[in-house]
Amino acid sequence: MTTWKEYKNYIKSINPQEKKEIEDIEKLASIIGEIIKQRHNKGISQRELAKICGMPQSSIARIESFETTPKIDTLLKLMQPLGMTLNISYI
Amino acid sequence: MTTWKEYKNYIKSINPQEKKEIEDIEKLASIIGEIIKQRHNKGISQRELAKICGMPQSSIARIESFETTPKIDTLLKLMQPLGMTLNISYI
DNA sequence: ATATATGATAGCATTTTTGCTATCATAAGT
DNA sequence: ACTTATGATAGCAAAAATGCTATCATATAT
Repeated sequence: MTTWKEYKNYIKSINPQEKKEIEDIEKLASIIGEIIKQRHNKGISQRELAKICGMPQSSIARIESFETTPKIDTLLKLMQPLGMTLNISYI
Repeated sequence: MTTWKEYKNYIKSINPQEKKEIEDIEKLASIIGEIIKQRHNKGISQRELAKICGMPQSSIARIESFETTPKIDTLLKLMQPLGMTLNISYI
């Protein structure tokens, strides 16, 4: 039986392209995760945030549950009321 | 005659919602702008970057010319080979 | 003049996100 | 028991991004 962690490390070791894709997925997951955390910290429900952003609650639910991959403008629209934004950094 | 700058400030002053949207647009523009600048710094053509990312050159051209608003994963895929990434910051 | 590289653009099909509305299960409070 | 709030989910239409291919204008080099 191979664990997920072992599999991930295996992929990383043999496939640079897949490695980059995994990094992108992890980055996206961390961004979405921070949005969820910040929304909880502020005690805002999906419905409330949806109203503020002018978008349906279902859209937020889909994004937070990783059902869809949002466009960059949608992401910024979500982050704005939570006091968050995105910045570029160089590796 | 009203200049664009005057109009923008006017909108900002009277419409908080529009103000946020403008901030999002400016943020997106700065991100895309940095991508273009970094690509030029590295002396990489759209075709070369496209090949690295595994996407057509036309897609990159559309994004860099603000013809389309990319999904967050597409953006990260573009930034990765340029040594860039996105980070969250709090206002 | 010719060849090459580049970014912009076009047309089309496919995939995906988004908006809209409604519903469901669950939990919490009264 | 009953209401209320919440997040998840479903179905559908509309909008938008993406992939693919090809072409064009321009600039640059030979």
